[in-house]
Amino acid sequence: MSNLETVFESIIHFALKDPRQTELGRSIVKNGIYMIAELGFEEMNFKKLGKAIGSPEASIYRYFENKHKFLLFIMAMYWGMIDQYCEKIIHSKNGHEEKIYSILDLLCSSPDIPFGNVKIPGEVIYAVVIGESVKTFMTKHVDTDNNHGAFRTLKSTTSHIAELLSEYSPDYHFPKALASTIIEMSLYQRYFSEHLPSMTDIGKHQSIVDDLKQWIIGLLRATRITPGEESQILRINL
Amino acid sequence: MSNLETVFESIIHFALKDPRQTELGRSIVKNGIYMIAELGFEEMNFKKLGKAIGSPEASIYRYFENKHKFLLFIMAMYWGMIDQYCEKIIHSKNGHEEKIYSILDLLCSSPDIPFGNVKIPGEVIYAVVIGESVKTFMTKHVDTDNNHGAFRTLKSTTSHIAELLSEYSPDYHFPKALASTIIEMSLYQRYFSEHLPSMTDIGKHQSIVDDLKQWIIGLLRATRITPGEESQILRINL
DNA sequence: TTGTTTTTGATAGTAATACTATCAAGTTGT
DNA sequence: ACAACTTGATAGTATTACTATCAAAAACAA
Repeated sequence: MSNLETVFESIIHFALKDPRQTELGRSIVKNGIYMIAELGFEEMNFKKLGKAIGSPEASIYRYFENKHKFLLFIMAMYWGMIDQYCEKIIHSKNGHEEKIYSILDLLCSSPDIPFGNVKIPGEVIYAVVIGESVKTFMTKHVDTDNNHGAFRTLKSTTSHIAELLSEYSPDYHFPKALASTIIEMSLYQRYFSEHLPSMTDIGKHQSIVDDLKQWIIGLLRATRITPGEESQILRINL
Repeated sequence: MSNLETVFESIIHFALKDPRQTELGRSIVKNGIYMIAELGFEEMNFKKLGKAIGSPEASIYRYFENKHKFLLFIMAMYWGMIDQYCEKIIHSKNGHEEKIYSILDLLCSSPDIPFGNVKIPGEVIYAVVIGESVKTFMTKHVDTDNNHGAFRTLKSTTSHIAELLSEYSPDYHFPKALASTIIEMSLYQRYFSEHLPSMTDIGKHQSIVDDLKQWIIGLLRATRITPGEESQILRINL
């Protein structure tokens, strides 16, 4: 896992100062993630966080320019780590289907993140990812954030999955759209299952994770239908 | 379209006072939507809106308790209108496939909204829906908002589409998940296409709308595969 | 028409948020 | 032992998201 080093290198510029290097920095990141998981992003702020870690607000601003960059940092770190696992899976000796299955396992689970000498529990960061990930890019300043590389790790994860889908179904026209759908929906359907259950069936047959996997695998079938098998609907109007 | 009346009845309690009844109310809603489309939800506020319509901030607060409820109102209105169109489609005499196709047309297009004696252009409200819809429910207070009926129209739209999918593919296990995916992804993929193009292939073969429809229709194929046709991948581990 | 109620405008004010600035004390490295 | 850097403590500012008050205007009712 020395490759995690490269992840940090590529995202560290979202911080003003490397938070892994100091007690305070690690405390900010770890407790910040916990606080967002608990209160949600809009109710969390640097003043509260300062109180929680026993440091003044101003000290936190020495590590992160603002709240939004803090979130960008965390999410870029998360997707960077996921992307590393993706690469590992892709470069393994397994067949395409095993690889796809491993990717699904990865997206539906939540590995811990080693951060300096502390560890951020998978469940905690996953809760943040589910509820706040979309807030990184659904803003009026997406484009500048994107130019600054904020979504590089998320996009890389998408590309890796899309490539795998392309190998699995070389004739499929929409591997990237399906890859981003799988990523986003593995989060959303879980969220729906908890807060707006009438918008999903996930978690109603089996456990959430098992339902999620089965549902996504079902979606993947769509990539593999040969032209002869096309259903009536395709002929309607396109 | 007198059924639009029922839509308003069911959402009007998100306002303190019916904004359709007065010049000021209509101006708030119309200009508010324009302003969110232009500046984004976080950069819009009632002070700016007041300035834009030549009324003091305080007057706007007489119609809407706060910014978030204003957004809830707009989105509930939008989905209410979409839901009306859905019902119309469902109760039509067409076959399932034609109905599904009409629904896709509906989700990928953007009808105008008649609001009192003014009209809100489809493209404007659609821009707001694409960028801000998720912000109505990705909050720490989803559950209370949900209890107050904030998402009734969105959930109803989902249910209608899910029912249609169930009729189309009676054996499919995840009609609701697929319905919510279609709804959310018809918005997201468009957004990606504009801001994070490496996360989608939509808009790269044909026009955005045509690609979107073709992609979604492809997803629907997956609901129709009989057990005998199941691909290898299903046998791996589930 | 007069009186009453409701709606708006104008203005002021408050608590909280998202920062920025300053300076002394402590800590680290040489 | 000195310089450089990091933190704590405190203070302050601009903006946001409201709330309160009161008078003018408009709507309506007798």
